[in-house]
Amino acid sequence: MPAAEPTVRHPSDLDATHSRLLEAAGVVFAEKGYAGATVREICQRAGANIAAVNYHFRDKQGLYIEVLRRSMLLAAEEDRIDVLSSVPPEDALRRMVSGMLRRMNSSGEQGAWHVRIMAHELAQPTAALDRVVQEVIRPRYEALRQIISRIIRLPAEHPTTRMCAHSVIGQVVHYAHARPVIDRLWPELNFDADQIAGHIATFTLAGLRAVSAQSQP
Amino acid sequence: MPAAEPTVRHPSDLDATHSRLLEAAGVVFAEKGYAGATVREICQRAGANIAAVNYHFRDKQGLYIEVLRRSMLLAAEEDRIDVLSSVPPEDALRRMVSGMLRRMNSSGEQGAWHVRIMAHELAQPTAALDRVVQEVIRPRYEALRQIISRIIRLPAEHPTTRMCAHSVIGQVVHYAHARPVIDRLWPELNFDADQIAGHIATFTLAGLRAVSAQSQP
DNA sequence: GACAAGATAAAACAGATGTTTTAATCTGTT
DNA sequence: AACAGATTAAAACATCTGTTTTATCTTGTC
Repeated sequence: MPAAEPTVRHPSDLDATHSRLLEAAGVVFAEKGYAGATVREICQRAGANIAAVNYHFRDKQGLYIEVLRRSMLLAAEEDRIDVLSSVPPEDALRRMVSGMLRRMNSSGEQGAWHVRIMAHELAQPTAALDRVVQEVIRPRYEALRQIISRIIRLPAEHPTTRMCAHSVIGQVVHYAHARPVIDRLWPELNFDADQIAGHIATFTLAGLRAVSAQSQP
Repeated sequence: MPAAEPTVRHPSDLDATHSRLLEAAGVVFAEKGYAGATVREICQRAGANIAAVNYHFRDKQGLYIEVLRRSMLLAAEEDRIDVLSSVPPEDALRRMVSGMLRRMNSSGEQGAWHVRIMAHELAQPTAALDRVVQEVIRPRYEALRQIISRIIRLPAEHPTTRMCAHSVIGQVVHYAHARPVIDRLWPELNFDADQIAGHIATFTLAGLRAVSAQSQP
Protein backbone atom coordinates (compact mmCIF):
# COMPACT_ATOMS: atom_id res chain seq x y z
CA MET A 1 0.00 0.00 0.00
CA PRO A 2 1.73 3.20 -1.15
CA ALA A 3 2.00 6.07 1.28
CA ALA A 4 -0.26 8.95 0.34
CA GLU A 5 2.32 11.43 1.58
CA PRO A 6 6.04 10.69 1.43
CA THR A 7 7.53 10.01 4.81
CA VAL A 8 9.85 12.49 6.43
CA ARG A 9 13.35 11.32 5.68
CA HIS A 10 16.51 11.51 7.71
CA PRO A 11 19.59 13.22 6.28
CA SER A 12 21.21 9.79 6.20
CA ASP A 13 19.24 8.46 3.22
CA LEU A 14 20.26 11.30 0.96
CA ASP A 15 20.79 8.93 -1.92
CA ALA A 16 17.44 7.26 -1.47
CA THR A 17 15.17 7.00 -4.47
CA HIS A 18 13.12 9.90 -3.18
CA SER A 19 16.08 12.28 -3.21
CA ARG A 20 17.57 10.95 -6.41
CA LEU A 21 14.27 11.52 -8.15
CA LEU A 22 14.12 15.11 -6.94
CA GLU A 23 17.63 15.78 -8.14
CA ALA A 24 17.12 14.20 -11.54
CA ALA A 25 13.77 15.92 -11.95
CA GLY A 26 15.37 19.30 -11.26
CA VAL A 27 17.82 18.80 -14.10
CA VAL A 28 15.31 17.46 -16.59
CA PHE A 29 12.57 19.97 -15.80
CA ALA A 30 15.10 22.78 -16.07
CA GLU A 31 16.20 21.54 -19.46
CA LYS A 32 12.93 20.50 -21.07
CA GLY A 33 10.26 22.32 -19.11
CA TYR A 34 7.25 20.67 -17.55
CA ALA A 35 5.56 19.59 -20.78
CA GLY A 36 8.75 18.51 -22.50
CA ALA A 37 10.09 16.44 -19.63
CA THR A 38 9.11 12.79 -19.40
CA VAL A 39 8.90 10.74 -16.22
CA ARG A 40 10.75 7.96 -18.01
CA GLU A 41 13.79 10.16 -18.60
CA ILE A 42 13.69 11.39 -15.02
CA CYS A 43 13.48 7.87 -13.63
CA GLN A 44 16.21 6.59 -15.89
CA ARG A 45 18.50 9.45 -14.85
CA ALA A 46 17.67 8.70 -11.21
CA GLY A 47 18.23 4.99 -11.64
CA ALA A 48 14.72 4.34 -10.44
CA ASN A 49 11.73 2.44 -11.69
CA ILE A 50 8.97 4.20 -13.62
CA ALA A 51 6.50 3.57 -10.83
CA ALA A 52 8.73 5.36 -8.34
CA VAL A 53 7.56 8.85 -9.25
CA ASN A 54 4.01 7.71 -8.70
CA TYR A 55 4.82 6.05 -5.42
CA HIS A 56 6.87 8.82 -3.84
CA PHE A 57 5.05 11.78 -5.33
CA ARG A 58 1.46 11.44 -6.40
CA ASP A 59 2.14 12.05 -10.04
CA LYS A 60 4.29 14.05 -12.43
CA GLN A 61 2.81 17.34 -11.28
CA GLY A 62 3.35 16.43 -7.64
CA LEU A 63 7.00 15.86 -8.41
CA TYR A 64 7.24 19.16 -10.25
CA ILE A 65 5.67 21.12 -7.42
CA GLU A 66 8.03 19.55 -4.93
CA VAL A 67 11.02 20.35 -7.16
CA LEU A 68 9.89 23.96 -7.37
CA ARG A 69 9.37 24.13 -3.61
CA ARG A 70 12.88 22.85 -2.96
CA SER A 71 14.43 25.25 -5.44
CA MET A 72 12.68 28.08 -3.62
CA LEU A 73 14.01 26.99 -0.25
CA LEU A 74 17.46 26.62 -1.79
CA ALA A 75 17.41 30.10 -3.25
CA ALA A 76 16.07 31.50 0.00
CA GLU A 77 18.82 29.85 2.00
CA GLU A 78 21.56 31.12 -0.24
CA ASP A 79 21.10 34.75 0.60
CA ARG A 80 19.99 36.59 3.68
CA ILE A 81 17.97 39.65 2.91
CA ASP A 82 19.45 42.52 4.87
CA VAL A 83 18.05 45.95 4.34
CA LEU A 84 20.41 46.93 7.18
CA SER A 85 19.49 50.53 7.86
CA SER A 86 22.96 50.99 9.30
CA VAL A 87 24.89 50.47 6.07
CA PRO A 88 24.63 53.20 3.39
CA PRO A 89 21.91 52.27 0.86
CA GLU A 90 24.40 52.58 -2.00
CA ASP A 91 26.49 49.81 -0.49
CA ALA A 92 23.43 47.69 0.22
CA LEU A 93 22.44 48.02 -3.42
CA ARG A 94 25.89 47.07 -4.63
CA ARG A 95 25.85 44.03 -2.40
CA MET A 96 22.39 43.01 -3.53
CA VAL A 97 23.20 43.29 -7.24
CA SER A 98 26.37 41.31 -6.78
CA GLY A 99 24.54 38.61 -4.83
CA MET A 100 21.72 38.26 -7.33
CA LEU A 101 24.08 38.10 -10.26
CA ARG A 102 26.35 35.55 -8.63
CA ARG A 103 23.46 33.39 -7.46
CA MET A 104 21.79 33.37 -10.84
CA ASN A 105 24.76 32.67 -12.98
CA SER A 106 27.55 31.03 -11.08
CA SER A 107 26.28 27.81 -9.56
CA GLY A 108 26.25 25.20 -12.26
CA GLU A 109 28.00 25.33 -15.59
CA GLN A 110 25.38 27.20 -17.65
CA GLY A 111 23.19 28.99 -15.20
CA ALA A 112 21.60 27.62 -12.08
CA TRP A 113 18.89 25.09 -12.79
CA HIS A 114 16.30 26.86 -10.66
CA VAL A 115 16.73 29.90 -12.87
CA ARG A 116 16.05 27.82 -15.94
CA ILE A 117 12.92 26.39 -14.36
CA MET A 118 11.85 29.95 -13.65
CA ALA A 119 12.32 30.79 -17.31
CA HIS A 120 9.91 28.02 -18.20
CA GLU A 121 7.45 29.29 -15.60
CA LEU A 122 7.62 32.77 -17.12
CA ALA A 123 7.04 31.42 -20.60
CA GLN A 124 4.08 29.35 -19.44
CA PRO A 125 3.06 30.02 -15.85
CA THR A 126 1.62 27.15 -13.84
CA ALA A 127 -0.27 27.30 -10.57
CA ALA A 128 3.05 27.01 -8.77
CA LEU A 129 4.17 30.47 -9.90
CA ASP A 130 1.91 32.23 -7.41
CA ARG A 131 3.64 30.60 -4.48
CA VAL A 132 7.10 31.28 -5.84
CA VAL A 133 6.28 34.94 -6.29
CA GLN A 134 4.75 35.31 -2.85
CA GLU A 135 7.36 33.38 -0.90
CA VAL A 136 10.67 34.18 -2.56
CA ILE A 137 10.37 36.98 -5.09
CA ARG A 138 8.14 39.44 -3.24
CA PRO A 139 10.31 39.74 -0.11
CA ARG A 140 13.34 40.51 -2.24
CA TYR A 141 11.38 42.93 -4.38
CA GLU A 142 10.29 44.82 -1.28
CA ALA A 143 13.78 44.84 0.19
CA LEU A 144 15.16 46.26 -3.04
CA ARG A 145 12.46 48.91 -3.11
CA GLN A 146 13.30 49.98 0.42
CA ILE A 147 16.94 50.38 -0.46
CA ILE A 148 16.09 52.37 -3.57
CA SER A 149 13.55 54.39 -1.61
CA ARG A 150 16.29 55.59 0.70
CA ILE A 151 18.51 56.54 -2.22
CA ILE A 152 16.02 58.49 -4.28
CA ARG A 153 14.03 59.73 -1.26
CA LEU A 154 10.65 58.58 -2.53
CA PRO A 155 8.21 56.18 -0.86
CA ALA A 156 8.80 52.50 -1.54
CA GLU A 157 5.32 52.27 -3.05
CA HIS A 158 5.86 55.14 -5.48
CA PRO A 159 5.64 54.12 -9.16
CA THR A 160 9.03 55.70 -9.77
CA THR A 161 10.58 53.58 -7.05
CA ARG A 162 9.00 50.49 -8.56
CA MET A 163 10.24 51.32 -12.05
CA CYS A 164 13.72 51.83 -10.66
CA ALA A 165 13.54 48.42 -9.01
CA HIS A 166 12.48 46.93 -12.33
CA SER A 167 15.43 48.63 -13.99
CA VAL A 168 17.80 46.94 -11.55
CA ILE A 169 16.16 43.53 -11.73
CA GLY A 170 15.87 43.73 -15.50
CA GLN A 171 19.57 44.39 -15.92
CA VAL A 172 20.52 41.50 -13.65
CA VAL A 173 18.16 38.79 -14.80
CA HIS A 174 18.85 39.59 -18.42
CA TYR A 175 22.20 37.84 -18.13
CA ALA A 176 20.39 34.71 -16.96
CA HIS A 177 17.26 34.69 -19.10
CA ALA A 178 18.73 35.89 -22.37
CA ARG A 179 21.84 33.77 -21.99
CA PRO A 180 21.24 31.74 -25.19
CA VAL A 181 21.02 34.99 -27.15
CA ILE A 182 23.95 36.67 -25.43
CA ASP A 183 26.12 33.66 -26.11
CA ARG A 184 25.35 33.99 -29.80
CA LEU A 185 25.82 37.77 -29.91
CA TRP A 186 28.96 37.90 -27.79
CA PRO A 187 30.73 34.53 -27.80
CA GLU A 188 33.93 36.01 -26.41
CA LEU A 189 32.24 36.93 -23.15
CA ASN A 190 33.73 34.95 -20.31
CA PHE A 191 31.26 35.66 -17.61
CA ASP A 192 32.90 37.73 -14.85
CA ALA A 193 30.25 38.30 -12.21
CA ASP A 194 32.27 40.98 -10.43
CA GLN A 195 32.87 43.01 -13.56
CA ILE A 196 29.25 42.87 -14.63
CA ALA A 197 28.03 43.59 -11.11
CA GLY A 198 30.31 46.61 -10.98
CA HIS A 199 28.99 47.92 -14.25
CA ILE A 200 25.36 47.47 -13.24
CA ALA A 201 26.00 49.14 -9.88
CA THR A 202 27.59 52.33 -11.24
CA PHE A 203 25.12 52.43 -14.12
CA THR A 204 22.23 52.06 -11.71
CA LEU A 205 23.44 54.50 -9.07
CA ALA A 206 23.81 57.19 -11.70
CA GLY A 207 20.35 56.41 -13.01
CA LEU A 208 18.89 56.63 -9.54
CA ARG A 209 20.48 60.01 -8.90
CA ALA A 210 19.06 61.32 -12.16
CA VAL A 211 15.58 60.03 -11.43
CA SER A 212 15.76 61.47 -7.95
CA ALA A 213 16.86 64.87 -9.21
CA GLN A 214 14.09 64.90 -11.77
CA SER A 215 11.36 64.07 -9.27
CA GLN A 216 12.42 66.69 -6.69
CA PRO A 217 14.40 69.51 -8.26
CA MET B 1 -0.44 14.11 -54.37
CA PRO B 2 0.44 16.69 -51.76
CA ALA B 3 2.74 19.52 -52.72
CA ALA B 4 6.16 19.14 -51.12
CA GLU B 5 6.45 22.89 -50.82
CA PRO B 6 3.37 25.06 -50.25
CA THR B 7 2.46 27.08 -53.30
CA VAL B 8 2.98 30.80 -53.31
CA ARG B 9 -0.35 32.35 -52.41
CA HIS B 10 -2.06 35.51 -53.54
CA PRO B 11 -3.11 38.09 -50.98
CA SER B 12 -6.69 37.23 -51.91
CA ASP B 13 -6.86 33.85 -50.18
CA LEU B 14 -5.87 35.24 -46.81
CA ASP B 15 -8.42 33.09 -45.06
CA ALA B 16 -7.28 29.94 -46.79
CA THR B 17 -6.40 26.97 -44.63
CA HIS B 18 -2.74 27.72 -45.04
CA SER B 19 -3.05 31.17 -43.48
CA ARG B 20 -5.54 30.15 -40.84
CA LEU B 21 -3.16 27.43 -39.72
CA LEU B 22 -0.31 29.90 -39.39
CA GLU B 23 -2.43 32.27 -37.38
CA ALA B 24 -3.75 29.61 -35.04
CA ALA B 25 -0.32 28.07 -34.66
CA GLY B 26 1.10 31.42 -33.63
CA VAL B 27 -1.38 31.71 -30.80
CA VAL B 28 -1.04 28.14 -29.57
CA PHE B 29 2.74 27.99 -29.83
CA ALA B 30 2.98 31.29 -27.97
CA GLU B 31 0.77 29.96 -25.21
CA LYS B 32 2.00 26.39 -24.83
CA GLY B 33 5.43 26.36 -26.36
CA TYR B 34 6.57 23.91 -29.03
CA ALA B 35 6.40 20.77 -26.90
CA GLY B 36 3.18 21.71 -25.14
CA ALA B 37 1.30 22.63 -28.29
CA THR B 38 -0.58 19.90 -30.15
CA VAL B 39 -1.38 19.88 -33.85
CA ARG B 40 -4.91 18.84 -32.97
CA GLU B 41 -5.54 22.01 -30.99
CA ILE B 42 -3.99 24.12 -33.72
CA CYS B 43 -6.12 22.50 -36.40
CA GLN B 44 -9.28 22.77 -34.34
CA ARG B 45 -8.63 26.45 -33.70
CA ALA B 46 -7.99 26.95 -37.41
CA GLY B 47 -11.09 24.99 -38.39
CA ALA B 48 -8.96 22.63 -40.42
CA ASN B 49 -8.47 18.91 -40.63
CA ILE B 50 -5.67 17.20 -38.75
CA ALA B 51 -3.98 16.25 -41.99
CA ALA B 52 -3.84 19.88 -43.07
CA VAL B 53 -0.70 20.72 -41.11
CA ASN B 54 1.01 17.81 -42.77
CA TYR B 55 -0.21 18.75 -46.20
CA HIS B 56 0.64 22.44 -46.11
CA PHE B 57 3.76 22.25 -43.97
CA ARG B 58 5.78 19.09 -43.87
CA ASP B 59 5.16 18.41 -40.20
CA LYS B 60 4.75 20.10 -36.85
CA GLN B 61 8.28 21.45 -36.87
CA GLY B 62 7.84 22.80 -40.39
CA LEU B 63 4.82 24.73 -39.19
CA TYR B 64 6.73 26.02 -36.18
CA ILE B 65 9.66 27.21 -38.25
CA GLU B 66 7.33 29.00 -40.64
CA VAL B 67 5.53 30.66 -37.74
CA LEU B 68 8.82 31.84 -36.34
CA ARG B 69 9.94 33.10 -39.74
CA ARG B 70 6.76 35.12 -40.16
CA SER B 71 7.02 36.59 -36.67
CA MET B 72 10.54 37.69 -37.48
CA LEU B 73 9.45 39.39 -40.67
CA LEU B 74 6.60 41.01 -38.80
CA ALA B 75 8.89 42.38 -36.13
CA ALA B 76 11.38 43.52 -38.74
CA GLU B 77 8.71 45.35 -40.71
CA GLU B 78 7.36 47.19 -37.72
CA ASP B 79 10.47 49.22 -37.09
CA ARG B 80 13.08 50.70 -39.32
CA ILE B 81 16.49 50.67 -37.80
CA ASP B 82 17.89 54.15 -38.15
CA VAL B 83 21.20 54.90 -36.58
CA LEU B 84 20.78 58.26 -38.30
CA SER B 85 24.10 59.93 -37.70
CA SER B 86 22.37 63.26 -38.18
CA VAL B 87 20.10 63.07 -35.11
CA PRO B 88 21.76 63.37 -31.66
CA PRO B 89 22.47 59.89 -30.25
CA GLU B 90 20.49 60.70 -27.12
CA ASP B 91 17.37 61.22 -29.19
CA ALA B 92 18.06 58.09 -31.22
CA LEU B 93 18.31 56.13 -28.00
CA ARG B 94 15.09 57.56 -26.66
CA ARG B 95 13.33 56.67 -29.89
CA MET B 96 14.76 53.14 -29.89
CA VAL B 97 13.74 52.42 -26.31
CA SER B 98 10.26 53.73 -26.93
CA GLY B 99 9.92 51.67 -30.08
CA MET B 100 11.13 48.44 -28.49
CA LEU B 101 8.87 48.88 -25.50
CA ARG B 102 5.82 49.66 -27.57
CA ARG B 103 6.44 46.85 -30.00
CA MET B 104 6.94 44.27 -27.29
CA ASN B 105 4.04 45.15 -25.09
CA SER B 106 1.34 46.99 -26.99
CA SER B 107 0.16 44.82 -29.86
CA GLY B 108 -2.19 42.23 -28.45
CA GLU B 109 -3.89 42.23 -25.10
CA GLN B 110 -1.19 40.61 -22.99
CA GLY B 111 2.04 41.03 -24.83
CA ALA B 112 2.70 40.36 -28.46
CA TRP B 113 2.62 36.67 -29.28
CA HIS B 114 6.00 36.71 -31.01
CA VAL B 115 7.49 37.86 -27.71
CA ARG B 116 5.94 34.93 -25.91
CA ILE B 117 7.31 32.53 -28.48
CA MET B 118 10.69 34.11 -27.91
CA ALA B 119 10.33 33.45 -24.19
CA HIS B 120 9.82 29.78 -24.95
CA GLU B 121 12.84 29.81 -27.22
CA LEU B 122 14.95 31.31 -24.44
CA ALA B 123 13.75 28.72 -21.96
CA GLN B 124 14.46 25.88 -24.38
CA PRO B 125 16.29 26.97 -27.52
CA THR B 126 15.56 25.11 -30.74
CA ALA B 127 17.52 25.14 -33.97
CA ALA B 128 15.40 28.07 -35.09
CA LEU B 129 16.91 30.40 -32.50
CA ASP B 130 20.13 30.78 -34.46
CA ARG B 131 18.31 32.26 -37.42
CA VAL B 132 16.23 34.57 -35.28
CA VAL B 133 19.34 35.90 -33.58
CA GLN B 134 21.23 36.40 -36.81
CA GLU B 135 18.44 37.94 -38.84
CA VAL B 136 16.49 40.11 -36.42
CA ILE B 137 18.26 40.48 -33.09
CA ARG B 138 21.84 41.03 -34.18
CA PRO B 139 21.17 44.00 -36.47
CA ARG B 140 19.28 45.77 -33.69
CA TYR B 141 21.96 44.89 -31.17
CA GLU B 142 24.59 46.43 -33.39
CA ALA B 143 22.55 49.52 -34.08
CA LEU B 144 22.04 50.05 -30.36
CA ARG B 145 25.74 49.61 -29.73
CA GLN B 146 26.57 52.23 -32.34
CA ILE B 147 24.25 54.71 -30.72
CA ILE B 148 25.69 54.00 -27.28
CA SER B 149 29.19 54.13 -28.71
CA ARG B 150 28.61 57.71 -29.81
CA ILE B 151 27.27 58.68 -26.40
CA ILE B 152 29.98 57.17 -24.23
CA ARG B 153 32.75 57.67 -26.80
CA LEU B 154 33.97 54.09 -26.74
CA PRO B 155 34.21 51.62 -29.65
CA ALA B 156 31.03 49.67 -30.38
CA GLU B 157 32.94 46.45 -29.75
CA HIS B 158 34.21 47.50 -26.33
CA PRO B 159 32.98 45.31 -23.45
CA THR B 160 31.70 48.39 -21.65
CA THR B 161 29.63 49.37 -24.66
CA ARG B 162 28.22 45.86 -24.82
CA MET B 163 27.34 45.83 -21.14
CA CYS B 164 25.61 49.17 -21.55
CA ALA B 165 23.60 47.75 -24.43
CA HIS B 166 22.65 44.81 -22.23
CA SER B 167 21.56 47.23 -19.52
CA VAL B 168 19.21 48.94 -21.95
CA ILE B 169 17.83 45.74 -23.45
CA GLY B 170 17.49 44.15 -20.03
CA GLN B 171 15.39 47.00 -18.72
CA VAL B 172 13.11 46.94 -21.73
CA VAL B 173 12.53 43.23 -22.21
CA HIS B 174 11.99 42.73 -18.50
CA TYR B 175 8.54 44.25 -18.87
CA ALA B 176 7.72 41.64 -21.48
CA HIS B 177 9.44 38.53 -20.14
CA ALA B 178 8.72 38.96 -16.45
CA ARG B 179 5.17 40.12 -17.09
CA PRO B 180 3.55 37.26 -15.13
CA VAL B 181 5.66 38.18 -12.11
CA ILE B 182 5.20 41.93 -12.45
CA ASP B 183 1.45 41.49 -12.65
CA ARG B 184 1.55 39.65 -9.33
CA LEU B 185 3.92 42.11 -7.66
CA TRP B 186 2.27 45.27 -8.94
CA PRO B 187 -1.33 44.60 -9.95
CA GLU B 188 -2.21 48.29 -10.03
CA LEU B 189 0.20 48.93 -12.91
CA ASN B 190 -1.71 49.99 -15.98
CA PHE B 191 0.95 49.69 -18.57
CA ASP B 192 1.83 53.15 -19.93
CA ALA B 193 4.51 52.64 -22.56
CA ASP B 194 5.40 56.32 -22.73
CA GLN B 195 5.87 56.67 -18.99
CA ILE B 196 8.02 53.57 -18.74
CA ALA B 197 10.00 54.51 -21.83
CA GLY B 198 10.63 57.93 -20.34
CA HIS B 199 11.88 56.43 -17.12
CA ILE B 200 14.18 53.98 -18.86
CA ALA B 201 15.55 56.74 -21.10
CA THR B 202 16.52 59.17 -18.33
CA PHE B 203 17.74 56.30 -16.14
CA THR B 204 19.86 54.98 -18.97
CA LEU B 205 21.27 58.30 -20.16
CA ALA B 206 22.48 59.05 -16.64
CA GLY B 207 24.00 55.60 -16.40
CA LEU B 208 25.77 56.07 -19.72
CA ARG B 209 27.25 59.40 -18.65
CA ALA B 210 28.54 57.82 -15.44
CA VAL B 211 30.12 54.88 -17.26
CA SER B 212 31.63 57.24 -19.81
CA ALA B 213 33.10 59.48 -17.09
CA GLN B 214 34.52 56.49 -15.29
CA SER B 215 36.23 55.05 -18.37
CA GLN B 216 37.87 58.35 -19.48
CA PRO B 217 38.23 60.71 -16.54
C1' DG C 1 -19.05 17.70 -69.49
C1' DA C 2 -14.38 15.54 -68.83
C1' DC C 3 -10.27 15.60 -67.08
C1' DA C 4 -6.37 16.58 -63.87
C1' DA C 5 -4.32 18.68 -60.16
C1' DG C 6 -5.02 20.90 -55.83
C1' DA C 7 -7.21 20.72 -51.41
C1' DT C 8 -9.95 18.65 -47.72
C1' DA C 9 -11.83 14.97 -44.96
C1' DA C 10 -12.14 10.61 -42.17
C1' DA C 11 -9.94 6.93 -40.40
C1' DA C 12 -6.33 4.36 -38.96
C1' DC C 13 -1.32 3.70 -37.44
C1' DA C 14 2.70 3.35 -34.77
C1' DG C 15 4.87 5.14 -31.06
C1' DA C 16 5.24 7.60 -26.72
C1' DT C 17 3.37 9.18 -22.36
C1' DG C 18 1.38 9.25 -17.61
C1' DT C 19 -0.54 6.06 -14.70
C1' DT C 20 -1.95 1.69 -12.46
C1' DT C 21 -1.72 -2.98 -11.17
C1' DT C 22 0.35 -6.90 -9.40
C1' DA C 23 3.97 -9.28 -7.55
C1' DA C 24 8.54 -9.47 -5.53
C1' DT C 25 11.97 -7.66 -2.34
C1' DC C 26 13.82 -5.24 1.40
C1' DT C 27 13.84 -3.62 6.45
C1' DG C 28 13.05 -3.33 10.98
C1' DT C 29 10.44 -5.45 15.08
C1' DT C 30 8.79 -8.92 18.06
C1' DA D 1 12.27 -17.03 12.50
C1' DA D 2 8.19 -14.65 11.36
C1' DC D 3 5.52 -11.18 10.55
C1' DA D 4 4.09 -6.35 8.72
C1' DG D 5 4.91 -2.36 6.48
C1' DA D 6 7.61 0.12 3.35
C1' DT D 7 9.85 0.07 -0.96
C1' DT D 8 11.10 -1.56 -5.61
C1' DA D 9 10.36 -4.02 -10.01
C1' DA D 10 8.01 -5.57 -14.27
C1' DA D 11 4.29 -5.48 -17.02
C1' DA D 12 0.24 -3.88 -18.79
C1' DC D 13 -3.32 -0.02 -19.50
C1' DA D 14 -5.63 3.63 -21.46
C1' DT D 15 -4.86 7.76 -23.62
C1' DC D 16 -2.77 11.08 -26.42
C1' DT D 17 0.72 12.26 -29.71
C1' DG D 18 2.45 13.20 -34.68
C1' DT D 19 1.92 11.18 -38.93
C1' DT D 20 0.10 8.59 -42.96
C1' DT D 21 -3.16 6.53 -45.86
C1' DT D 22 -7.05 6.45 -48.57
C1' DA D 23 -10.89 8.37 -50.43
C1' DT D 24 -13.76 12.39 -51.47
C1' DC D 25 -14.45 16.95 -52.85
C1' DT D 26 -13.32 21.31 -55.21
C1' DT D 27 -11.43 24.12 -58.94
C1' DG D 28 -9.78 25.58 -63.17
C1' DT D 29 -9.00 24.18 -68.23
C1' DC D 30 -9.84 22.18 -72.62
